[in-house]
Amino acid sequence: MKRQRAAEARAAAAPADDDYLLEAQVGHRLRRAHQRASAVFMNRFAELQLTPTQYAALVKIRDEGEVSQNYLGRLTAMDPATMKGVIDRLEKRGLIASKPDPKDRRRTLWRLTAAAEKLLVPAIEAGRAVTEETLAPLSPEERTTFLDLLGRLT
Amino acid sequence: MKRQRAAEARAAAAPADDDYLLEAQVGHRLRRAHQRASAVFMNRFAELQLTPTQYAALVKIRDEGEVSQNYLGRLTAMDPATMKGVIDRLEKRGLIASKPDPKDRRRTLWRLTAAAEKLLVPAIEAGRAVTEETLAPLSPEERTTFLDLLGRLT
DNA sequence: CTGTCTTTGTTCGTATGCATACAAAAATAA
DNA sequence: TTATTTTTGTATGCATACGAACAAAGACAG
Repeated sequence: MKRQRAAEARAAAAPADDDYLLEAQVGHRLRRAHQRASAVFMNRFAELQLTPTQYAALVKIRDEGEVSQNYLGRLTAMDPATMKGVIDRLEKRGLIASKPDPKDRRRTLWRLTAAAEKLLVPAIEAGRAVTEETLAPLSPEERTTFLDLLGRLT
Repeated sequence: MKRQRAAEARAAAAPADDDYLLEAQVGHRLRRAHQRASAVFMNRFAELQLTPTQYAALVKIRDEGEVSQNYLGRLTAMDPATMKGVIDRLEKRGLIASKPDPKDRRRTLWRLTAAAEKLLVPAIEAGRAVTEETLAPLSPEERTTFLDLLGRLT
């Protein structure tokens, strides 16, 4: 019935709440698109047993060589509290190892292990497939446009 | 140093892993954009004390009148397990109330309380502000394009 | 050089988000 | 009608995600 009577009752008010559709809100659409992208990721990474954040951390450590925990969090857009959990699980799996920073006693420097270097070869291949599959509904031109606009929302 | 030597060592391989940038992946960008949209939401809804999913549930119940838990989950794109937590917290706050479905003994029908109807007036206003602020970096034409492409990724 | 501010990392609490497993009820097929 | 399948809701476990509070160490202003 969609609240027909209520709609008529406050037809004079502006803006009316009846033209407010959850499905039209950018936050809701971002949440759903992110959900779908995560689902695609988890499918493609099921064998490798990596989550999106774990994968992001590994890729960034690979790029940087040795990084502190907080800095890695900034590189991957993760809260320090979130980063700690990701680091703990990666270390427990033997994918990263640490040493104290000789120049700053607060810091711990993290690096990839040989196991992680090996894992990253099929992982990055899977990563490319995730991006491809996630963007599949869009044409090449649309993908470029979308990624540009999406990047500007950050 | 960005792994210069490693890059040269496998320059023949295709595709090389060195052109793989985390920041260029759609999943990563979606995660960041969703993070920012959530932050904007939490700021605007700080006084109302509503999370994005709680708000989505309330708006959808308002649209539908009376809904079962599972159906509400489908309307708001929430897992049954996730939906349960959201429902529990909304009920504890007295924003929703339930009654058994007379036609299906498995179901519980949920509706808004008077407190929720009252809360939704400023809440929807805040919701509009969230969408506006989140899309602020884009021009009107770009917003239309972006929302269209984003909607097609679901 | 000393007091203040900032950075780094940790811990706790709350809230998604989903896989998995399960029981009760309903719908459907045989 | 009976047997099978599906739907609904619940419960548990793991993994983000972030606010808040905190201690240790470093940076910096006076």
